[in-house]
Amino acid sequence: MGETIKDLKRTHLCGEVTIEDNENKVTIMGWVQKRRDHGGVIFADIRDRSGIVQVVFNPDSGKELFDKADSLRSEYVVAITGKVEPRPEGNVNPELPTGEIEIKAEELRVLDAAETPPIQIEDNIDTGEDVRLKYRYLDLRRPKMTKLMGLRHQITKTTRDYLDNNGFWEIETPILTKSSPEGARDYLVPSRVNPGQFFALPQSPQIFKQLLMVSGMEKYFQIARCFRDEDLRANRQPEFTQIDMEMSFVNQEEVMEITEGLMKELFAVGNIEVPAKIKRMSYQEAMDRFGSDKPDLRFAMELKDLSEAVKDSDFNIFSGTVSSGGQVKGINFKGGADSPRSTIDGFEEYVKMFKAKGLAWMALREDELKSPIAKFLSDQEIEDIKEVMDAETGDLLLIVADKASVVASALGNLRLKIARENDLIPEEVYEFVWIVDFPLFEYDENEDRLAALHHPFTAPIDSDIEKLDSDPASVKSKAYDLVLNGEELGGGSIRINNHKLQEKVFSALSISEEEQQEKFGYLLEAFDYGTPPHGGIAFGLDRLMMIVGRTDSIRDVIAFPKTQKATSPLTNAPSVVDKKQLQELGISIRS
RNA sequence: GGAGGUGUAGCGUAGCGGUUUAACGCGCCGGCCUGUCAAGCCGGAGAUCGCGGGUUCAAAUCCCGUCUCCUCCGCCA
Repeated sequence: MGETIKDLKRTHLCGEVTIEDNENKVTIMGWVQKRRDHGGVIFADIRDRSGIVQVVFNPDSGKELFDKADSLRSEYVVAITGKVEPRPEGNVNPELPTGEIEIKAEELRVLDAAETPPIQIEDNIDTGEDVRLKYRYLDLRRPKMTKLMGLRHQITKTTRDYLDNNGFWEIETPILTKSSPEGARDYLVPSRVNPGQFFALPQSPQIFKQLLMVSGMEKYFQIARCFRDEDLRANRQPEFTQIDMEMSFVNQEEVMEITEGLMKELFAVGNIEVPAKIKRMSYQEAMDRFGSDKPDLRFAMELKDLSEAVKDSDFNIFSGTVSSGGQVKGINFKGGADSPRSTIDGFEEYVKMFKAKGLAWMALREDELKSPIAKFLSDQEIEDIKEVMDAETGDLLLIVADKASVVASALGNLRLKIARENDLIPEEVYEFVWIVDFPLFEYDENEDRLAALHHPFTAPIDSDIEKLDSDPASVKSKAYDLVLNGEELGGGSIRINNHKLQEKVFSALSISEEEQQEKFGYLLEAFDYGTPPHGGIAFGLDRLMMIVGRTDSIRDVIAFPKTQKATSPLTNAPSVVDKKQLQELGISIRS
């Protein structure tokens, strides 16, 4: 049993005791980071979330106190009262903010003893993530993690302050809501009161925020938890947080403007400067030049179109692809001509993951042109390829021939892989870009129908509305994504605010009238009662945090994240439940 | 659903058929030490080598299966 605080009052945080407090009596409370016993003198580093301060125990302050200090171990929780003194000549520690002083202990209370922790509480540990997650409460004690949690608080606070200053109201929307077709798999929650029926956890508050616009709230935001039952990635968790906003009586420009102001303040928290006016790029240009709708603009290696140069080639794979409506494009890995064959084979394996059938290459070496395809190409064709690709001696040209979507994802991803592996991406460079002029729909091969590229509530641009029937695939939308360094920070759109138009879009998505009524009837009906033009945007707070916090794992910015199998090693969730619980819900498990 | 990687004291690694009684660093425990802050010196405890099966005279080491964690593809309006 530990001692109690009783009348003790914490006067200082560990990291905030300075030479200003010299000669003062202070009381700190925290964890024992480290005890250094020199026989005649004992040092103890005491840590709280603000930092570390050194406490000194001398024999002259009494045997009882000294013996107690001797019994301290790592992670004991203590309260210490003592006098702040400057450290003796030559013993200042410039590494610590509190390194000029130390606290000469007069009283020590052990508030709680501790077992030796399974992971060490310090920044640079190599401990596996499984162990860290199981003992997450210890992992979060590490200063690096503590700082990230503090940073996350700063970001959400800054968001609230900025949006409040701009007239937004924070409004909560339901967590228990209705399952919707379109989109990710829903997490379902059975209803005991309504056996056989289920709520769904929201994939986003999309429809509710639109209803709030119908409700006349005009400017809404929420730091909203969202749930998607899909497989995880380094930057994807099944529950994540969006900064979700919606405004009435605005156009695209106004949403983007208010957003840029928010970004400026949020990134300032991480000492990252956002340009006053973020540049814009059309979806088509992004796909053409970078093979991605979230281009990383920190380095070049752009995709170059070789279709014209090879359309009449004897090399059938190239000319045939062009004549059947596909593309031949390439990227230039500058200085990569001497890459070993195994590396190039690795590139080919990699593009095959993105459905490319192969990877053609030309290595422009000092003495020769090394390429398995050169013999099929005329000298003129080779020259044209080199010219289009701005190639010179020492370069490695990597070429994919396929339909446009495959070429884009194969080369777009290869571009990123090569850049990462060869350190072509500069550190601490932040390239923001708005991607605009998205198509409203994209073709879904699996389902053989059009699917919403953004979501089904996105408005088409005014001049394309008449093409919804005749040529839906060519319709552009009022959608916009904010991209930073190849990461989609957030996306939004101006929404449809009209019953008829919304029905038309649903129909283009092959959502039957019955399904429209059943799934979205309440939204369509709401539109009939006077709906303001509205639009908004949502940001992935966790991904934003990864950038501001300079970490590669989304798990580092979430206090209690899930593993890749969507489980929690800490709580052991998910778990089987009592038969009785299932019975109440009218659910039986098929085994 | 698929591909790849991973698993050896509390933590991180080495060992990759027999000279090993499984080694090293950190941590832990004990002793010495009055100025350390990656303290130092001396001593010590701690591992059925993820799990199951197989091959072999002999398996941490080879083979098969399985599980965990990580990265990626599919999926993520």
